Amino acid sequence: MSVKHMILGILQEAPTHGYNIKKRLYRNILQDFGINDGQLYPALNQLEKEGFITKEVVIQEKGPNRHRYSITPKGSQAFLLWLEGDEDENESVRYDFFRKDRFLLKCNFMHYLEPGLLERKILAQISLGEKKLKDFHNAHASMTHRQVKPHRLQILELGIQLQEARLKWLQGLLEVVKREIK
Amino acid sequence: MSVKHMILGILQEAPTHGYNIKKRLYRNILQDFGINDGQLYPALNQLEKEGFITKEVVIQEKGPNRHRYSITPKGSQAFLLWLEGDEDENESVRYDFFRKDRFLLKCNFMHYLEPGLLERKILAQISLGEKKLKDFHNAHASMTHRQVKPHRLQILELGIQLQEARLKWLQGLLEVVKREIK
DNA sequence: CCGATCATGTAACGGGTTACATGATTTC
DNA sequence: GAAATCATGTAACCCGTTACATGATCGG
Repeated sequence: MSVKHMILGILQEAPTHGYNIKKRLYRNILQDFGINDGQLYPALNQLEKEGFITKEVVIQEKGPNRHRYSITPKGSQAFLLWLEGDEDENESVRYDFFRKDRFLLKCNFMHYLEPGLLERKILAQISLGEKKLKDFHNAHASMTHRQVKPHRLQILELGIQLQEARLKWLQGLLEVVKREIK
Repeated sequence: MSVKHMILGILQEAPTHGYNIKKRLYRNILQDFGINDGQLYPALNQLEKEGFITKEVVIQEKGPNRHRYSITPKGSQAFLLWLEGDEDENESVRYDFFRKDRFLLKCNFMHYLEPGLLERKILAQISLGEKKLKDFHNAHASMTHRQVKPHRLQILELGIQLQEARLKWLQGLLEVVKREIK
């Protein structure tokens, strides 16, 4: 499971509580990185049960209690073993770029769409893509400013490049469709 | 569910049986596009139950029976409604490029890896990526040869461009890591 | 005769999402 | 007084994967 490893990785850096994992640590990469409650809290409880992390309840005068989790040596070891191992590194070979992109799946059948509608759909995709790209650039600026580890920046840069490639492709597609309309 | 719509889209073009959907129609895009049995056959049965497709058992003298499915007007309508609608087109906004790429997830923690090991990992990713790119090019050639609809080719071209962008990024990462080793 | 291919299916599992539930505090 | 934020959690569902099961035919 990737979520568990991500949690261990975060706790490897410093102990913290669930809500913080969710909101603080990743909010600047994307507004919400998106570890959802339904997974986060059960995962924390299970990691504790398995002895990978320990819980300490922090009572606050203001607001609800926090459950502060710390990684154990056992958890740390498991995390490093996962990181060093091959797990999850070659499985993306056959499962593809376009199964993950629902719009692309639809594109397989674009010849059934009336050209005007198709054009509008592509334009909508372009504007979504541009919005996302802007988000990425904002995140990049903010991370640069906060002096985040350079390799985290680098990951974001790949995101930007992939997004740019997709946008360029959409623009090309738009041209083709426009030519068909005329 | 995307698989159901893909099946409807395929049957919209011509009636066929399950095994053919699995092997023929997509084998050239990737060796296996990867609709798996556990999903394909139940989906076909359910689509039939819902009245979107009809089954006709074709008895073969040689080999097992085939279940030949055809799309019904109701199914056709549902397919076109899905295609024309907004469903599945804006959901990729927040769920991200790097949650889908397990290697990138690991990269978040690359500073915990000994540089030599990291270098080997990146090299492995590059060689996997190059292999995949070659597959794509082969598929492209074969599709050109078979005169597949040009927009299907275009989808594959995006795949190639995304793969190239990822490879270029990996190469850049490799350079950074190499510099650190020296 | 062995393994691959054709052809259809079921069962169990795993991982992720949504929605729901609670309750306090802060902000408008 | 309402809405947002902090903080934790559960239950139900959906989608997808793997593994298993069956049995026939064809090529080496």
